[in-house]
Amino acid sequence: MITIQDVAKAAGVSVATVSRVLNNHPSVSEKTREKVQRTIDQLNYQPNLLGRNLRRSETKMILVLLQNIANPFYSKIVKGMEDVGYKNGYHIMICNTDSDPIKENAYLKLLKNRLVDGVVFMAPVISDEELTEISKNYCVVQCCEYKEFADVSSVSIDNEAAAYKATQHLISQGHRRIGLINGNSGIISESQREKGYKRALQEAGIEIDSQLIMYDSYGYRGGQRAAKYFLSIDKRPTAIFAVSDIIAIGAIKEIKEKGLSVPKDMAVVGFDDTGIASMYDPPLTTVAQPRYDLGRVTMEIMLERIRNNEAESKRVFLEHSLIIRESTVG
Amino acid sequence: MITIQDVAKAAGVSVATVSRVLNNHPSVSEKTREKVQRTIDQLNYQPNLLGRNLRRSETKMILVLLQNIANPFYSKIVKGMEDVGYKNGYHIMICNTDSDPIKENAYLKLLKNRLVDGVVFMAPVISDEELTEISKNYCVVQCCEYKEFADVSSVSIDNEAAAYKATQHLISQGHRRIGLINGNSGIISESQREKGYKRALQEAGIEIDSQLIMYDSYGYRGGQRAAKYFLSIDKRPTAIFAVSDIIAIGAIKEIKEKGLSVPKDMAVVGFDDTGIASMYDPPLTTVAQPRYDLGRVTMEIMLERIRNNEAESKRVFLEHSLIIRESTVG
DNA sequence: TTGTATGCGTTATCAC
DNA sequence: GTGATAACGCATACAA
Repeated sequence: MITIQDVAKAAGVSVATVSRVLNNHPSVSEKTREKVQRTIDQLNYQPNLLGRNLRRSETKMILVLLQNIANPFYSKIVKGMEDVGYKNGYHIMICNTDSDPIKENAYLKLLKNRLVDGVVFMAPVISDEELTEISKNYCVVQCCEYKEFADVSSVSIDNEAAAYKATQHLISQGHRRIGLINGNSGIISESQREKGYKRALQEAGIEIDSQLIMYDSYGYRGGQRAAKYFLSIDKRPTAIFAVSDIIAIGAIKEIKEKGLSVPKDMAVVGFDDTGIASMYDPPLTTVAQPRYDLGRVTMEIMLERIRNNEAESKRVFLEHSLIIRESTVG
Repeated sequence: MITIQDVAKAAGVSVATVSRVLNNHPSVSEKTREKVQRTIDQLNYQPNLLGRNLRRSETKMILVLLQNIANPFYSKIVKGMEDVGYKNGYHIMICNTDSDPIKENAYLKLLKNRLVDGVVFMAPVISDEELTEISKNYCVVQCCEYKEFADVSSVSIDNEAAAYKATQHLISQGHRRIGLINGNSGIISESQREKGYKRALQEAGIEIDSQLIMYDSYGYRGGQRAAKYFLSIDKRPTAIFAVSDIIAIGAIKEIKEKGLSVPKDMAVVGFDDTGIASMYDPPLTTVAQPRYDLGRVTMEIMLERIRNNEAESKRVFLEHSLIIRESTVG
């Protein structure tokens, strides 16, 4: 392996000078710079960044912790992070926690062992206190989901307002009995979206019926189960608001299988505007999150924090929008 | 920051001994081991792996280069890699090349700069020769897609056989005019699947009609465009074999919009058995790749190669299966 | 403008 | 079984 020593020797300069050339240090004469650069090219020298990392005590690497990359919701967000990172010489490392505290903890070692310069939590399972504590010593940003009582920066949409808008849309279509299919994993968006749903009903003078609120796992099956239940009860709802597109699609599938039609017999709203929403039959009305920007802004805040460790934590909320498609309007 | 020096001092031993404890070296007396471990715990010492990495000249990190993680096809594969890596103390780093040679090249710097111990190519854009060259100096494995003439290990399914089986299934349903929607990005699976499609037709005594072979980008729109074309020609096909689920779904959407029914008027087969295949209406007949295992075996071969740099390159083919759903059978 | 020398935190070789 | 010490490859303070 060719090291900076070899280059120095071959070019007839000191390693310090080679290092300066590598790092574009201004105090190198044009002549030596050229000479060194030529030698670097000739030897096809590739600096060993392990040495640099140790010396500088940084890796230009950001850890992104998410539940599971298989979730199509994440891909564009990650893309946003990656693009910003790439432009600034940072790389990102995605790790699936499977919502397992043991795995999450194992990955946090990467931070404590200095292998990454910062960590983005997309669905922290760690406690608010621990998170705050970690943030004191390391660079941490939360994205989409966040711990309400942790003093750690976060980037997300206003989930309450988004759910409010989605529910209001159903009300505006004449629906009075509206079912909610919520997740059951205890993340903050769940309670926020439920709040928004309830506020919309209340403002429209519709009584909240706990029979119409279901909790299930995020996924196709969860949607099917919930829909099956809604179709089975006495005063069945005429519309459903599901907190994810996949849940919504599971619900639609179940409704269609019962020989009913969406939206005529049952309108359905999803959440996230993942690819499948526009492709499904019928295309799904859903809340679009600015996914790329969520990732972009998260990474920007991360880099800011890395550059200025004293930066105050902040909560950033980006704009969402309701995309109306044929699953709610005839 | 607490270093191994601090621990040594506090425990009244040398750094060598602390290092031995950290690495579970056998030649440490139980007494000292305990003493050192206690000090480590007390000080909450976290070894700085940058030092270790430099010293050992390894990072226990594997780079995975893929076109775009947004493609749902990848997620389970990556999971398989991650699980095997995790068990062996390795982490993986996923980077999107967007099929851009410049980006791919930039990421390969991670390899040359020693920041990763190996690289998995999921869709190499680099030439066969360059790939072979890199593989001489670094640990490289290809997954799913591979360069035919590169002397580099690969793990994939037998795409020719899979396409043959899919086409045969359509023939067995009585179809004689079968359209193929192929990708147009020049990856090896495309030509292999086209071969399999043609072989099935030939063996059934069906003439190959170049009018029935379309090339378009992987994606919903590509499927729509191709289906629109197939529906417009004189002797329209009665079945379509698409080389990806998303293409197939785009095609189905187009067919349904024309008021036709799947599979009655047009049967459709997809490829990959991504999540959407079973969720779509109608559920999609498709070729399932053993995605988790593809990732798992790829990583196993990678670790093998890392441990024994002299290992010969090999081509591994895993079993696929045709999953028959309602998009082809009434 | 350039070179010398030191240290980043760790592991591993060699003595004892 | 343990300690002293020399690397690993690089960046940088200081000297020249």
